[in-house]
Formats: sequence, structure tokens, C-alpha cells
Amino acid sequence: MKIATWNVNSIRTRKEIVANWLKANPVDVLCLQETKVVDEDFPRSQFESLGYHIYISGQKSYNGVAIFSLKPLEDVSTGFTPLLGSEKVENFDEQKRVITGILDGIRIVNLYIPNGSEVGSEKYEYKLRWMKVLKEYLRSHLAKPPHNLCVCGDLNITPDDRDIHDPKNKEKSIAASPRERAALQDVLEIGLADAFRKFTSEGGHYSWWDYRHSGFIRNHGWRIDIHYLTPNLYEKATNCWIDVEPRKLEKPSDHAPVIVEIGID
DNA sequence: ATGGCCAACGAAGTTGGA
Repeated sequence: MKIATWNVNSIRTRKEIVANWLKANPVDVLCLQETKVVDEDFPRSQFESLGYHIYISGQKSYNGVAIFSLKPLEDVSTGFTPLLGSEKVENFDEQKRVITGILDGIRIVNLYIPNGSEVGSEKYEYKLRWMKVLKEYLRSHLAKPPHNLCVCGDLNITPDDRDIHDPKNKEKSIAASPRERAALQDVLEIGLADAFRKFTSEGGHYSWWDYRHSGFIRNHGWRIDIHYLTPNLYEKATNCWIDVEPRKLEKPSDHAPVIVEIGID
């Protein structure tokens, strides 16, 4: 089974690129972030004609997540509230950043973690609070069948210095600051491991490059689009890679898709 | 170098991204 994750930075702007990619790479599941469109205006037909079932949670202008799956998903839900109740999650579900469903005994959780803007800002504190709720949310999923999690998406945090092209000033840099990395590690304590790092240990592999500064040409990027797996799935993972090809196209997303292959039918 | 790019919204400039 192949599960891909891709921050497309507007599905309406990127629909041709995404559809063409799926034709060449017919993954079982594609998790999208930053769809940036309300559900009524989501360009469904282009992807349904490729055989995908489509599950979406969008909003106007910002955020928005979706899952495409060749087979129907079970137990689909959006946001934290269905598991945790509204009193535990402040107003987090106003921003559409979480969608999940089950496929063949795997609970797939698609996340668009808040960016955080600048270290120390109000949005940064929001991000850190969001991470605490995320941990409870994932723990609740893990306690229920099928007890196998694939947590993927745009995590907006680099796990370590191998995942940023220039670690200088990282303490003050959003997505690399110590409190963000500690918050991520705290979430992973429930029992999640980075699928990409099972196969590739060196640095220099990125999933996001700034549109500015010729970031892609110079490979000045960050690896922030990640699959985390529970141990049973981690053992079964047979490959995980970043497909940089779509980043070379005209009007690309600033992120590249990342694919994990798990050795089950 | 307090920047450069890109998208949404809406019809010019602001907000957000990471």
C-alpha cells in the first residue's frame, strides 16, 4: 500500500498538476493540505474520474485538508472534537487541519499543523497548545482498533538539523525552534517513528523549498512533510521517498509529495 | 538585507505561508 502526503498550496490552482501526478503515480491514498477552498467548490470530479473517493474538510482562503483513496475509507471524521469533545480543544476546529479515516486496518491521520508565524508570537503559542491537544487526540485513536496509525501531513516542524539546509539561527526560526521540536518529540512518545528515517539517515533531503531566493534550484529546503508510523507499520514499511519532480514544473506547489510504501495488500 | 515569491480575496493592497 502506498500512502502519499502533499501540501498543494491551493487545490484549485494545482488540480492539473495533482491529477497528472496521480495518473503517473496511482497511490492508494493521497493526503492533501492547504486545499484553500470551501467544500462546495472543491474540484472533485477531476479526481473522482481517476477512481478516487474524496473526503474533505475545507474553509475559505486558508488551511483545508483532504484525503483521496482508491478504496472507500471507514470511520471518517474531521477535527479534534469528535474524539476529545469541544471543551478540550478550545476553538481549534475552526481551522480545518485534521481529517482521518481507516483503510485496511490502518488509521490514517492527515494533519496540517499550524505554521506558528514567528517564535514567541501569539500564533507560536497557539501552535504549541495545538500540539498538546494533538497528542491527546492521537493517543485516543491509538487506544481504539485498529491500533495502527499512519500520521502524516505538513507538520511545519523539522525533527532535527538534518532536515534544514542551514541550521544557523535555528533557535529563532519557526519550524526549527527548540520548543517546537520538543513538542513534536512529546507527541511521538505515544509510539510513532519517522518512516523516511528508516531508509535515509543523511541530511539534505527536503520536502519544502521557499519560492523566494531560488530555494529549489539551490536545494535550500526543509523536510517538514512526514509520515509517522506505529511500530507494527514501521516494521512493514518497505520504502519512503520524496518525489521532487512536481516541484520542477511551472507554477508548482512549494512542497513536494512524500510517499510511504507499506508491505500489506 | 526588516528582501526577493506565491495564493486568496477582490479589484488595490493586505494577510498568510515557513
